[in-house]
Amino acid sequence: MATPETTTEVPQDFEALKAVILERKAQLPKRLKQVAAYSLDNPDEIAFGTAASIATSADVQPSTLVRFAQHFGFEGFSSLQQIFRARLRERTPGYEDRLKALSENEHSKLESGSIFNGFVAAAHRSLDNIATSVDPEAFERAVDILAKAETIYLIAKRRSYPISSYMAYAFGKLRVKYQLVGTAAGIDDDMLAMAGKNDAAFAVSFSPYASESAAQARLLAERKVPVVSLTDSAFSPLAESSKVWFELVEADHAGFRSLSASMAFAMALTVAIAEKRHRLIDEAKAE
Amino acid sequence: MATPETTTEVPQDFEALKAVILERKAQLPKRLKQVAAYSLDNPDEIAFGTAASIATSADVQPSTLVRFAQHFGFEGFSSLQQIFRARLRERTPGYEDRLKALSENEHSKLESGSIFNGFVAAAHRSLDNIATSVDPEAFERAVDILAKAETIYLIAKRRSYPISSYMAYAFGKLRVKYQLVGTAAGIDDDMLAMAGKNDAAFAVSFSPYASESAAQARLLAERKVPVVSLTDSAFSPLAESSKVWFELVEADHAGFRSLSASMAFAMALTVAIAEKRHRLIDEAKAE
DNA sequence: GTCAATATGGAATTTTCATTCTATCAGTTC
DNA sequence: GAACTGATAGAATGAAAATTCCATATTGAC
Repeated sequence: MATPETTTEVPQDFEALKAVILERKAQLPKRLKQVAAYSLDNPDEIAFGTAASIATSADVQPSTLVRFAQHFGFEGFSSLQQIFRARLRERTPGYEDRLKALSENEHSKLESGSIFNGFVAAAHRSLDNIATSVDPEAFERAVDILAKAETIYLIAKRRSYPISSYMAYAFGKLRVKYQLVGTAAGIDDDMLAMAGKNDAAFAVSFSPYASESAAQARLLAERKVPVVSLTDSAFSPLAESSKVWFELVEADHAGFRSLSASMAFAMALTVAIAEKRHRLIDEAKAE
Repeated sequence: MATPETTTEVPQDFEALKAVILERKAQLPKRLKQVAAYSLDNPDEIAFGTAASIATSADVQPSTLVRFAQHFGFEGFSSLQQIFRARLRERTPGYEDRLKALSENEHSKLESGSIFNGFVAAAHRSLDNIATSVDPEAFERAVDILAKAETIYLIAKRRSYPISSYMAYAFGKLRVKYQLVGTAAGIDDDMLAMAGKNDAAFAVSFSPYASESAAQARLLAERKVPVVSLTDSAFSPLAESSKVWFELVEADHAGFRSLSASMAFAMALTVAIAEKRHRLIDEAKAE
């Protein structure tokens, strides 16, 4: 066995590993130094390649990779590779620090505090995802469709309802005509019956999908009312009825999904629509 | 060999693959549909896992994964997996630049994009604040008061309404008795008239304060109904009627304040209450 | 209600891959 | 300049993983 008592600890994350490698790089033998340089220059290769393929492109023997890993206290090459893989899974740099900060704050001392921290962390994660998962051009198209609509119909049930109730509030403030569908059952369909092709709808539904929302969206789509939708999976029944749809996966804590990303999205959409609409009105006046 | 001449082309990148999967998802048999959903919902798992581990967590057989891959023209599971791996490689070459990327990302090229980025950034800022501005002990007390209540009255108007409408939804799921006050004007006061000192209320109000909310909170406080409140200033009229109150300043973009922090707070409070309540019930039963 | 076609589960097989072992080589010390 | 220490290459080994195959189950058509 190499070390019965571990003198230096085995790095557990990429940053730590990087630090150790840099620290000892100078004293490393030739081939190991070569591997060290390669691993820091091509971390993605290490993450995905096989020992053989990496060995070839780093111009060493596979066994050298194993020795390299063992040199830094890992059991073998595979366990070192895990570090490189984990690095790709954790998305943003800020996120790590935030989590660490959360786990060290006062809340973690108290029981309910961990629940509190959990939801804050989930919200952060959700927001980190949103920028990459929303296509800017689709967003632009959505704004366009909704800005041109006479009346915007907001469709949402259950968990999605807070989203559209916020939009309703904001539209009210911004003097954009809207109809909130989903409050009292029964009158919904009468409301939707008034929607024509000069109007548009925005539907929000997360799994488990409320069948009514999907049905209402379909109804509107059949009547040539353009539908924009927000959902959490490409498999949502909403997608097929929509001209533009967004997939937004919210992170969760203890099974309760965050609404932060959806909320931020809704706010952005609302304000963008209002802005575009006012511009359209101004342009119309100018002529 | 399966197809000497490729009738439909094999997707070469993640986006193409996603498109093909979505296109054919309806005609897919049960298990393959299951894999389709799993793969699009957990792309990272597919990238890193082994066929066996993925199969377990998607609840199918390893062979089903191979069949799935072949169904879309790949030689086997491994070549499909390459697509998922490539997706991770191409994403953001430099993680350090990630935060900067938000201000320089694709969104900012388009007009509506800057609005979008602005709201995401505001939400992040809000969440960063929340941990320091909420006192863990006060949170614990709030949970205690509300967990002991028979019925929880949720008071909110306008901008705060989405917050409590989420809580209402969650309380419903969690089997906690509640009354949402603020929907239709007029009947509110009748509802509140039924509140007794075994109940409790949670009020949310941000400036400009809805005078009704403050009045209703005062009314309840006079009748010895404990009130917990969430607001954005120590000067809020809600504060004086409340046993416990929280000050939560949301960051804003273009004058529109985020709701992310309040939302995260509401979720944490809701779940903490439900948990504590169930514990109290269990303890009562045990005696 | 029966048959055919297709889908599925699970074991068997084959391939691939990490690791270990041994011979060789280079550098260092006495 | 010989003997020793440590590094390296390359083949051998054994484990693990992907894939294939076959029996069974399910679905849909007639």
